[in-house]
Amino acid sequence: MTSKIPKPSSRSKSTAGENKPLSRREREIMDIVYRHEGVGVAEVLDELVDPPSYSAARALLRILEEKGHLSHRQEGQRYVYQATVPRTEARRSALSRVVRTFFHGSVEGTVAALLEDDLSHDELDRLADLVAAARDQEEAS
Amino acid sequence: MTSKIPKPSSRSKSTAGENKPLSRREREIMDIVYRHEGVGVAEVLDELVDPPSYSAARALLRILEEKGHLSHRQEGQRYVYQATVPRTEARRSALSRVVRTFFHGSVEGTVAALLEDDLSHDELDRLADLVAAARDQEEAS
DNA sequence: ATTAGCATGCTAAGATTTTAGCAGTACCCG
DNA sequence: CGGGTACTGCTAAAATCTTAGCATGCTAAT
Repeated sequence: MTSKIPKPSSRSKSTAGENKPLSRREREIMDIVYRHEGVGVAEVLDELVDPPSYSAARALLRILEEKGHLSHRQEGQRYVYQATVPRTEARRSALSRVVRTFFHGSVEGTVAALLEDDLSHDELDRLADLVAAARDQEEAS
Repeated sequence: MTSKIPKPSSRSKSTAGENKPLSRREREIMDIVYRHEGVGVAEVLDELVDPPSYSAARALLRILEEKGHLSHRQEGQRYVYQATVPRTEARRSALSRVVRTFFHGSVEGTVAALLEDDLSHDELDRLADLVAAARDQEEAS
């Protein structure tokens, strides 16, 4: 048996979108990044639950960048990090996960759950419009 | 400076709902558990991406139970695990997280994103009904 | 009754993740 | 000018998370 099992190394390099499961802290940070548009170390530290040291937070950000999930630009003196996967795409993916996991893939059920919140009259009106618009679009196709 | 900072220990014990951040694998498993209603080791192993050994999967389940996220009942010969936090509650919490993280807390925006999927005419009809019903309810209050 | 199949308990090592600390550089204020 | 403050780079140790392996018990089929 000369087979040597190549050992895929599983660490190709920074393509972000790939199948890189994030660790606990990493996910916490990505959430914060998506909540704001771009963040500095301070913001992250501020919003992290049970925040670690400044150094630790910075290390995580650096790692996330190495993995390709974040990119930074130097703004004045400090680094401002931003997600590489556009918000819109991340959204879709996150929503789809919830729909699949908790609602058996039913968009209808998901919306129903969303409607359990107390919404203002205006909001409900706009929602009605949205649905109507979607219906027209479907009709057209 | 005699202040002694009690150090909350942050590790009370198995109350599940508490602030226990799950690890990567733990979350993957919880997702599977919520997707099905109750699961055995086999199902988990089946759906886990890049599945580990049988033993590993079992170990994770046991840990999740110790932490209070799962409970098991013996069904015939095998264990069937189930989430301790009811589906409905977990849903709400997951949805709320997405809404907050990706939609600045706007339910409206979230629904809009959901409507980007291709929905059948019937589904859209039912959605319209749901919104109408919610509107009536709001009116009544 | 004996064997094969499957499921669980438990323990310990292997990998990753998470954190802190030290060092160096630019900037602002008195 | 200093002196203090705010950042980043890098490294190594601590803490967690993951995984595998071995022992044991129950069930059903031969």
